[in-house]
Amino acid sequence: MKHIAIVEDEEMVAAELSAMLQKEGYQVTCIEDFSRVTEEVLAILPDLLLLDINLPEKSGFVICREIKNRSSVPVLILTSRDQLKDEIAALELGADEFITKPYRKERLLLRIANVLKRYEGRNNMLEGPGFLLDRGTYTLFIDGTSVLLPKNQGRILETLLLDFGTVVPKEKLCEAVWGTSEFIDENALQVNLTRLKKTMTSLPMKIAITSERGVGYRLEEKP
Amino acid sequence: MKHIAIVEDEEMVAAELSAMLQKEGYQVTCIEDFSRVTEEVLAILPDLLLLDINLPEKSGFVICREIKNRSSVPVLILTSRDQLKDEIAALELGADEFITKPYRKERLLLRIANVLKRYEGRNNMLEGPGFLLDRGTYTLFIDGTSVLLPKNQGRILETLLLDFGTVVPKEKLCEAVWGTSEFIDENALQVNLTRLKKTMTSLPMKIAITSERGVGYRLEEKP
DNA sequence: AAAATCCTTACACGCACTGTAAGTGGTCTT
DNA sequence: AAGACCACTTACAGTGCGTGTAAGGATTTT
Repeated sequence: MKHIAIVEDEEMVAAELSAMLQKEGYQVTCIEDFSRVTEEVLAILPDLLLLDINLPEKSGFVICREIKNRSSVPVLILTSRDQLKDEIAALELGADEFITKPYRKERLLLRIANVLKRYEGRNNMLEGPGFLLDRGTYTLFIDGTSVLLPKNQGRILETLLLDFGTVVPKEKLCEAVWGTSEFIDENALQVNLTRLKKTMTSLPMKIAITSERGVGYRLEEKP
Repeated sequence: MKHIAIVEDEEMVAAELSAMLQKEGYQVTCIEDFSRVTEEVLAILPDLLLLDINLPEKSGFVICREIKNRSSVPVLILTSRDQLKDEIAALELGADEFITKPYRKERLLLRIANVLKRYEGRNNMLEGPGFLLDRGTYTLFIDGTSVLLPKNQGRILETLLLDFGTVVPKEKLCEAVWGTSEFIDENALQVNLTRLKKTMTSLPMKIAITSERGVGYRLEEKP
């Protein structure tokens, strides 16, 4: 069953939405602590977020960006203002849909189903500049094709990608690959890093791995 | 560069759209033979199709369904009628977006970018009941997780899925797995089929393989 | 120049996938 | 009912890819 989170400050509307979605067979959670929306959503990790723009504590736009920066939960923006400016802002922030109140029940349900369908299979995918990485099998989707990474290379890329742009210490990488290994053989890590770099150069990737002497490695956009 | 196909009978509108999209950096193809829209789209296989509803020869709805049945090209419906009924019909036919004329330039461009982004990585994916199959690596996405199929099992499932519901002769399966093999060892195929069945029973799949004595195999929904 | 760190390359081990082969069970024909 | 045919299962051995080890070269730091 798909899980939908609702962030809406008008209680009447929230209740109505909740009832409607539950009748459709969704599991629904209403978030009511508007000061901790982002944290709660990231904790719940729903299949979809229904997000109102006009909130008491913080703008829905800000929340949308925060969530999109730290996860890939699809977001459907709800708003009473029918302004193109809002829609542009929302979609540029990474929102997946935009619906104006008053909404028609059928339209809303269709849009929800549409977004959920689009996200099918994208559940445990990591998004990088110009590519996607499936965390289950370490399949790399890039430029219309797909490549299967060896497990170790996949785990390394995954770990670097989760901390994109910042230096990741070698111990963390070792832990990610071998699981809190006691005897961290830094040479083994080194070899696997070389291998990953090699497979990456054979692909049209926009990122590269750089090393920070004595500390660890970093993933960043190619110059 | 992303390739967009336009199907629009009002020449003025088509030219305007084409110019606008090209200025944005898309490759654009206008389809003008309205009696062969489906065939041309399937031949071109664009990254996105802009489809008008009111066409001289055939309804855009019909075209949308035909295309969706035979490919996974994303479709963005353009219409001058702003009727909820149309929108519901369109989305139920598998259309990915729905925009009413007169459109605002920014809104249209955003929606296009949005759909293209959603389809990232879904280029060579096959869609089955409740799952997706990547044709490059034979990664199976089901129920929020992903599993990597062995190459042979993947090829068999791929071939069966392309002819879902109909019987696939054993020769065709052999060809798909070993490539027009002269000495088709039907036993080898048999063993690989058994293996595929086994991995499928270990997954929450809604389909099953049945055998047609003396002919071949068929993929169908579980009873 | 020496030391430390990073990188490359080659080699051998192991595991998963594969085809072969032999044997079982079911189904159709006569 | 019996035999022929086809579908299925299982076990085994070969192969290839991914892996860690090890040794040596390259680059930066002291």
